[in-house]
Amino acid sequence: MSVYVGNLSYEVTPEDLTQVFAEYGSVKRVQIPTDRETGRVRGFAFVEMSSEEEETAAIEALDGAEWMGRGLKVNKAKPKEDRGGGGGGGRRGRY
DNA sequence: CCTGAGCGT
Repeated sequence: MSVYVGNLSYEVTPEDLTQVFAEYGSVKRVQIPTDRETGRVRGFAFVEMSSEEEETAAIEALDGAEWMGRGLKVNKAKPKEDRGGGGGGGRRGRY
């Protein structure tokens, strides 16, 4: 379960996202990936909560809302591909 | 690596 958050400010921190999302549920983790080529943030983040209903509540409450002078974008994130399968404990779905 | 699309080690 993960939530996609876009159109963020480049000055935003995971702590700020946690404080905002904590208003609608228990934030389990906040992830802000950076570009592997430059290392700068792309302006989006991922938020994981304890329950999917909490994520939905946060999405309905924060999507389209103005935050830090930016139009906040919140949606259901696409299932991330398991990249940890490369070394050990990975996709043992061997043919 | 300094910017504006939107989905990640």
